[in-house]
Amino acid sequence: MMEHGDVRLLLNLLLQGERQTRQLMEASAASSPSVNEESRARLQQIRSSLENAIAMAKLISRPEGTHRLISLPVAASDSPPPSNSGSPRSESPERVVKEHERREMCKNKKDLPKWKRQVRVTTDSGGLAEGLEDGCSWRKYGQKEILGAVHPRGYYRCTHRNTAGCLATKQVQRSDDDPCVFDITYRGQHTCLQMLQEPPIPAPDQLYDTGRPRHEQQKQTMAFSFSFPYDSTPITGPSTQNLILSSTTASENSGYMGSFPLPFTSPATSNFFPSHVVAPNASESELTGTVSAAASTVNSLNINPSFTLNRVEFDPVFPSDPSNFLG
DNA sequence: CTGATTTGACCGAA
DNA sequence: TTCGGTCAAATCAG
Repeated sequence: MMEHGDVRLLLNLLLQGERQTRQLMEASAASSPSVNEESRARLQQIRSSLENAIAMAKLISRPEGTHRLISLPVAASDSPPPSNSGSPRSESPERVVKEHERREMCKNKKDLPKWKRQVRVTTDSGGLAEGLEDGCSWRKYGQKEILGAVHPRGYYRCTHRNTAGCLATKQVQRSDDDPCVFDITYRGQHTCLQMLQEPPIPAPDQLYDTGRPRHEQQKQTMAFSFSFPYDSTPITGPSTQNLILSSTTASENSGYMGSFPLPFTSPATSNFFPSHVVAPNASESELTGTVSAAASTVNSLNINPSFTLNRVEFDPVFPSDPSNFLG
């Protein structure tokens, strides 16, 4: 693992690159209107990638709590939880272990950093969804009606949770007051960064285990698809390939890069905004679709330019606000 | 067929 | 007991 000082150095370099890219963009926009859209888009891609790298570097550079890959306790043979008080779920040993893990998770959850963000969706202007993507892929695992809230709350966790033990989660809820505004609560830092450095190569017999229940198989294959594709099957689409692209091969896949400029973006990447936008007075079913689609929509350069996504507030509940690392 | 989403049930905290 | 958060089987979608 890198030293803290190394990461800061890396961060400085990234910031420098981002600044230069921005200047180049400004210069090209001001001096030569003839600069074609493609070139501008490329610049935007580079800048987006740099911004994400910066965000990642900031996360890594945190002095505490981000380097460790949180691993949940597994099937300790000598630690059977006390017999459950009649829960119909807790019969099998597997179930017992799951319950144990869940309790541990509840304990850990309180220690996780938490911060909020408000995002506004407007239907005017043609800006890019720049800066809104968090660069990680999310998977929806629940939705809940919240007392006193008009709109349901969506629950998302990092796609790499099972493969990298990444405990990052987020909650997305549409604001009661302004239907254009979404409240997003992040919890936990991403620890899945490690996947880029040490792609876990699963043993062949781990790739597909037909003896397991379907949902268990899914977890196994996900580990495969988001780490290192052994076969040529495009299991998760371009993003999977993108994830493993080295910097030298990225340019050869500009088609993919154009659509998926973020190394961590996956089909489940949540940018909160579908390529179509829901009108402020959209029905509840549309809202559900919105939040859901938002979790599935790959963003940024392919987003419908008729929508501008503005971050209207960043309200750090937790001091380690990832966007404010290192000032 | 595989991965993602939906949704009712379950659990712990308040 | 209520409510928020999570699980996981069923279902959907590509």
